[in-house]
Amino acid sequence: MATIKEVAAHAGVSVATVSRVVNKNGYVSEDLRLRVTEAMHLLDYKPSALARSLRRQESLTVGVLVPGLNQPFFAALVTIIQTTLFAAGYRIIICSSEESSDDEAAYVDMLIRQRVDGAIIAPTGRSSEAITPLLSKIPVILIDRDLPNLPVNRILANNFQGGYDAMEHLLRLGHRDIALIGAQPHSASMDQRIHGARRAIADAGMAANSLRTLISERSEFDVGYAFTRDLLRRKRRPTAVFALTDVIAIGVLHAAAEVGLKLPDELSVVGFDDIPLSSYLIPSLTTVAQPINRMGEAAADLLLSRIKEGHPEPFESLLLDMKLMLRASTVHHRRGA
Amino acid sequence: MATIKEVAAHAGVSVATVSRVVNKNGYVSEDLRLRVTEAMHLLDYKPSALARSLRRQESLTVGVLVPGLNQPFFAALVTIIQTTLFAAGYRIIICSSEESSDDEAAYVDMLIRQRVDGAIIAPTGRSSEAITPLLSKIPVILIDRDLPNLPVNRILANNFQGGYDAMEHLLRLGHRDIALIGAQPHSASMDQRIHGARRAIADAGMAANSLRTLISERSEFDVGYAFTRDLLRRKRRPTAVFALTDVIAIGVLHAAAEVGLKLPDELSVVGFDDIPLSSYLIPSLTTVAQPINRMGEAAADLLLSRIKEGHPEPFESLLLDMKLMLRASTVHHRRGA
DNA sequence: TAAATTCCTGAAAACGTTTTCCCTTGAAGG
DNA sequence: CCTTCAAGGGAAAACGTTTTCAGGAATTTA
Repeated sequence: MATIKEVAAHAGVSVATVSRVVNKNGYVSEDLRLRVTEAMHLLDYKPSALARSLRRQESLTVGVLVPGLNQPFFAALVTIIQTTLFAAGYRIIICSSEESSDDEAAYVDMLIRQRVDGAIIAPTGRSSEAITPLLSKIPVILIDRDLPNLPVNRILANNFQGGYDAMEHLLRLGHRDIALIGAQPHSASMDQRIHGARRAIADAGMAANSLRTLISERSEFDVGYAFTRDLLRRKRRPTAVFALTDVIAIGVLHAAAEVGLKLPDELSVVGFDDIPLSSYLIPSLTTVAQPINRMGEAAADLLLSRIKEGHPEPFESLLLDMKLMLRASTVHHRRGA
Repeated sequence: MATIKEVAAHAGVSVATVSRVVNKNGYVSEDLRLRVTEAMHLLDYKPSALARSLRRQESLTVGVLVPGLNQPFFAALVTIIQTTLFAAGYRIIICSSEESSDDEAAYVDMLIRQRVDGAIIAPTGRSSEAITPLLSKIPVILIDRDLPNLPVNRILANNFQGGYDAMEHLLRLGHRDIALIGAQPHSASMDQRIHGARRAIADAGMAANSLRTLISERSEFDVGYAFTRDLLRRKRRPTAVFALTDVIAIGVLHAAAEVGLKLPDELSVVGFDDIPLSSYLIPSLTTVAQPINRMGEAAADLLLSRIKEGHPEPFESLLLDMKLMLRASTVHHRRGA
């Protein structure tokens, strides 16, 4: 691969001049500029980002650390973050910890060695241990999942409000016996959703035990199905289910369909996340939409501004509203909706 | 951030010695080794991957270029690739072109400047133009989507066989009027699936026009629903649908449910991909499974071996079998299956 | 015309590593 | 006792850029 020296030699100028042409700064005569660009094309010269980063002491790279690329929510989030940052001249190194704190720590270490200029992190687990090494070195944005009491920037969605709205919706429809189903990983976000739901129950003047809370230790895929099948066998069936994620809700729908329940009349279901598929389910799923695009863009923008200013502070927190999407799993809907 | 010089000064040795300790090569006495490691811990020294890559002329980084992280298939593929390569000491830069050839070209250029040691690419579109600049410089693995007549390594799934098996399955069930539904992006893989399906028709001794082929210019999300609703209104309805992707199939299920069709008796549906959700749909979806894990691992392994050997050749192609997953959308299944 | 700017260019230092080369020391072999 | 050799360690070059510094030429200003 051609280096700046070869280009300089080929054009009969110094490397400094080539550098000036490449970066469009400093003075260089039209004559030489032409000779240099010609040589660059001829040799197919591509400046080494490595060398440039080393000298400039900035890598134009940011780390994005998520608990699982397989989760549609994070896939969407990463996509928007990547698009936004690439447009601003940054590349991203994506790390998927697969909900393992050990892997998370390993990735953090790698990002430090890689000298990334900043990081956007949706942490796994409840401890900040794995990511603290980063905090003192570069700007960090916590996204989607909070870690309390940490001096750091945050972009969060209002899970409390989302949980509240979902539950309030069910209560307004007249449901008085509701099951709440959750699974692993049981993050702070999940806690918030549950708290919101409980608050809605309390605000409606109902007893706390009118909400049955079922949290599994297993991962979300099977849980909705298993719990619901179980619930539907009892003498006292709940009339509605609030699933803490859409994937769980899909399992709920499955179990309900299996015993021939008519939705939303015999059972109403609310999910959480609004993954792309939820409007295509049968019946389409009422769910709480995360403002994914706004979260991703806000995180990217906030990180960029912190990088420009040279350091993390002042810390900023953004709490974005969730939006309840009414669909056929709780209300009768228009044809084709 | 502490540099190797500061560590050396702190330990009272030369930088060469520190380097030897870090990389565990060369001779260094137990005494000094101790002093050095102590200094490293004290200063929280993390070697700069930038400087190291520059000097070693290898970045230990590979580029992964996919047409869309949002597509569950690619999210899963990237996850396994990332895990495999990270374990081998490599980091990956992920690029999601969102099916735009221009973005793809921009990412390729970035990867070159970044001096990645290799790349794994699922190209968008039918032209190899965007990625050719890479081919002459570093080892490249084409994955999932083929570009014919290119001197390059390939890891592909047998889309022809998958299409054949899906269609053969429907024919065995007695279907004689079948619709095939496809959407954008219409890659070579899609062509292969269609060819496979047609071959199955021919092998069964049936006329080519017993298969109605509908390919939309729009993207997959709405297509299954729209086409199916249309099909079901005609006097002569197909008795089965072969959807070229699971996401399309979900739309088909939706449309069928809307008019109250009983599956699989009144309509049978086969999808393609076996995304995680397909077994949780209602009814669960018969589909052709891509060997995602094997593809990802094979791509990573092949790339690593080409990198070690210093250059792309000899080119290798691996064609992996697809597997038909029988579920409730075509056959009556066991309870809970 | 002298002085001050502005324009243009090159030499060389710097970024943080790895690695080659060379020098010392101590021990083993003759 | 001299020679070899292995172990241990430092100085300095190299990787490919950017940027500072210095200086010359051309142009403007006084």
